[in-house]
Amino acid sequence: MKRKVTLKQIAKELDVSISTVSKALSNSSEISEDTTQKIQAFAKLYNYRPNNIALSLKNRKTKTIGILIPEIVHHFFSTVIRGIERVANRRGYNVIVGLSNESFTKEIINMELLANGSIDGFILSISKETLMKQDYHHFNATINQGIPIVMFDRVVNEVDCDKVIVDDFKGAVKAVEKLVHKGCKNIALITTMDYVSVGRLRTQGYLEALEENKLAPDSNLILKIDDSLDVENNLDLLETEIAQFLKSNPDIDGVFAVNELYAVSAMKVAKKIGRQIPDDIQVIGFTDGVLSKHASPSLTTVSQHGQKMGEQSANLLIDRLEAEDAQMDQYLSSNTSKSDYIKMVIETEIIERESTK
Amino acid sequence: MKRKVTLKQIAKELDVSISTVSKALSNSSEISEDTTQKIQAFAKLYNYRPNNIALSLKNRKTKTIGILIPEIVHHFFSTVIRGIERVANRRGYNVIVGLSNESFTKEIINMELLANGSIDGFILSISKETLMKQDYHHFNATINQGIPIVMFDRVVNEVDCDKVIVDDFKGAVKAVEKLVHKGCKNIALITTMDYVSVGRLRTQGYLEALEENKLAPDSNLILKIDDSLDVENNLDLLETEIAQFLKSNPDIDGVFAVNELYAVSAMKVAKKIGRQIPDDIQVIGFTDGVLSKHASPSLTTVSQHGQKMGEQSANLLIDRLEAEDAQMDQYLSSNTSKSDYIKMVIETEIIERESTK
DNA sequence: TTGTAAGCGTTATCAC
DNA sequence: GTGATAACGCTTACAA
Repeated sequence: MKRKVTLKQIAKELDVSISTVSKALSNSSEISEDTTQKIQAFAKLYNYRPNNIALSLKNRKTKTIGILIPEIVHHFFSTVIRGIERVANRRGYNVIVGLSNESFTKEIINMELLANGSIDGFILSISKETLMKQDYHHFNATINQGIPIVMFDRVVNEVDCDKVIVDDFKGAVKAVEKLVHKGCKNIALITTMDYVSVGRLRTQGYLEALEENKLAPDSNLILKIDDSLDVENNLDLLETEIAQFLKSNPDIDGVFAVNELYAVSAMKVAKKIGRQIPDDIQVIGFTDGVLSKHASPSLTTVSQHGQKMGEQSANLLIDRLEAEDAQMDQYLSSNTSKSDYIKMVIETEIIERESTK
Repeated sequence: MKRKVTLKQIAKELDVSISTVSKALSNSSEISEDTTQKIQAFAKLYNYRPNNIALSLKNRKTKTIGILIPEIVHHFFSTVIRGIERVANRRGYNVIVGLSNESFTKEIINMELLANGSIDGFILSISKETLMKQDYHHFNATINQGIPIVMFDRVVNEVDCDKVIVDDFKGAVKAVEKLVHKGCKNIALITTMDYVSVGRLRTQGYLEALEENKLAPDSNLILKIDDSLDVENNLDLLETEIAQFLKSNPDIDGVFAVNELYAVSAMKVAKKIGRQIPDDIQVIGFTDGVLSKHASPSLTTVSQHGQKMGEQSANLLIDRLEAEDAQMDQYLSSNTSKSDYIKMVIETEIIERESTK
C-alpha cells in the first residue's frame, strides 16, 4: 500500500526544496529546464496529485458546491442535481449533497456543517417544515457569513439571494387554459396545502385561468391534500381521498393536479370508478417525470425543466463566486455593487400526451 | 458581512494564546475554570465553529464519503443514496456525490478528483462502459492508495473490496417460479446485454427456474435490449422492439423483465396489441420503483431494497474506516487481518400487485 | 536558479 | 494554568 506522494517526499527524494518542487510542477520560469524536467518526470512516475484539502485551506475556497434538498428520491430533485453536477463539473467544481428530509432542524444542521469551510456556496430548495415555520434565519446567517446561496423552485421573498424558479403561476394558467380549450367545463384542482409556495402559485394560476375564461370557481372542485401526514407514501390514503372527491363531484370533466403523483393517482382512481381518460375526464399534471411518461394513458404535463433549473442555478452560483474573486483582487472587497440579485424564471411548456384529447 | 470567526481572532480579542482557546473549547482540564468560561462564552457569542477543512488537513481524514454512481435520475440509485446519507449522517459523515454518467473516463476523472484528499472512502456502482471494457485498474489503484471502496449492485470479482449485492440470481428464480405457479407455460424474458452483470445473473436465474420446472428454454422467448443506443431514453424504439417481440410470439403468457421500465413497457405494449394483463399475460419486473407502484395495472416486482443496500454499504465502509483508525493506534498500521472482505447479500422479496393473478 | 519562511485553521506536545 | 511550536500539504513573497 503506497500512500499518496506529497511535495515534501518528492523534495526529499530529489534533494531539492519543497518550493522548488512546487514551482517546477506549476511550470514556473524561475526553475531551470533541467530540474523542472527531473521533477516533473518523478512526479509523473509517482502519480503525484496535489491534495485538495491542503489547497482548499490555502486558497480559502473549496471548489465545491453544497446542494441542500428536501428529498432525493424524487425525480424532479434528482434531475436538478444532474443539471447542477453537469455545469459544476464542467466549471471545475464538485458537489456535496445534503438532505433535509423536509425537516427544519436537519436543514439547519446540514447547513451549518457544510458552511464551516466545506463548501463555497449553496444551491438549495427549502424544506416544507421551514416554509411552514417561516423561519429563515439560517439562510440569512449563511449569506451574512459571505457564503452565497442560490435557491431554486421552493424560494421565498424573505431571503435576499439569487433564485431560479419556474413560472408556476403561468404554467398553471396554461394548463387550465389547455383544458378549457379542449372543452372542459368543470375543471377540478388537486393541490397541496398553501404553505408550499409552488402549490399556492399553481392554485392562483388555476383560479386566474378560470376567471379569464369566465368559468366560476367552485370551492367544491378544489381538493387540498395535506401531505404532512406523509400521504405521498401512503397511496391508499391518497387514492381514497381522491376517489371520494371525484365521486362527490360527478360533473368533473377535467383535472389539473399540481404534481404528477396526484395526477396519475387521479387517473387511476377515475378509471376504477368507471370514467374514461381522456373521454370522460381529461387530466394535466405539473412536473414532468417518469410517471407521466410511462403511465397509461400517458400524462399530459407542464414540464418543469429540472435539469435546466439545476444548470442555471449552478451557473448563477459559480458566476457569483468567481465575481467575488475578481472583486477581491481589484479592490480588496470594496462594497461595489452589492445585492443585485437575480431571479431567473424558467419557462414552462406543456407536453401533450394521451390524457388530454 | 462578518466572516467566520477563528481561534486566532478569539485569542487576540481575549488576549490569550491560540492554544489556550483551543483547549478551553475542548474543555481541557489544563485550563482554569475562569478562562474556560470566558472563552466559551465569547465563542458562543460569535458562533464559533471549527473549520472542517483545517480539521481534515490536520487529522488526515475528511469524514466524508464519496459516492460514485452511473446516474442519479434513477429511482434505484437515489434510493441507495438516501440510505447511505442516512447512516453516514448518523455516524458523523457527509457524502459527496459524483456521477459517471455510465462513462469510463468520467468515472476515472471523478474518482481521482475525490481521491486526492476530499474523501475517506468510496461507495460506488460501476458504470456500464467500465463493465464493458473490463478495465478496473482505477479501483485497484485507489484501494492501493489506502482508500477503501465498497461496491454495490454492479460489482465485479476482479476488485478486492467489500460488496453489497442483491441476490439477482435467486431473485430471478423466485420471480419466474412465481409465474410458473400462477400457471404460465410460455414465459418470456426481457433483459439487457450480457456485460451488465446483474442482467446476466437475472438471465441465469430465469433459465434455472425454467429448467427446475421442466420447461424447455426457447431462445425465441428471450429479448435482449441493447441499451448502448440509449434506448432507455427512446421509448418508441423500446416499445417497437417489444411489440415486435410479443407479436411474433403470440403464445407468451408470462413475462419476466430485468427492470421495471422493460416490464412497464411490456404491459403497455401488450395492452395496445389487445392482450389483457394479467389475464392473458402476467408480468413481473425486477427493481421496485415508482413506476411499478403507479403503473396500471400496478406491477408485481422483485424488490431490490435500494435503501437497505445504501445503509449496509455505508455501515461497511465506515466500519472499515474506523477499524483502520483503531489499528493505527494499536500497532501503527501493522498488517494484521488484511483483505478479509465482506460480500453482503440482500435478500430480495416479491411484492405482489395487479400484474399477476 | 534555488531555498527559506510565513500562512491557511487546527490540535498536540512540550516547556515555562 | 498558559503559551510557544510543530505539523497536516500547499503556495508564494522574499532572500540568498
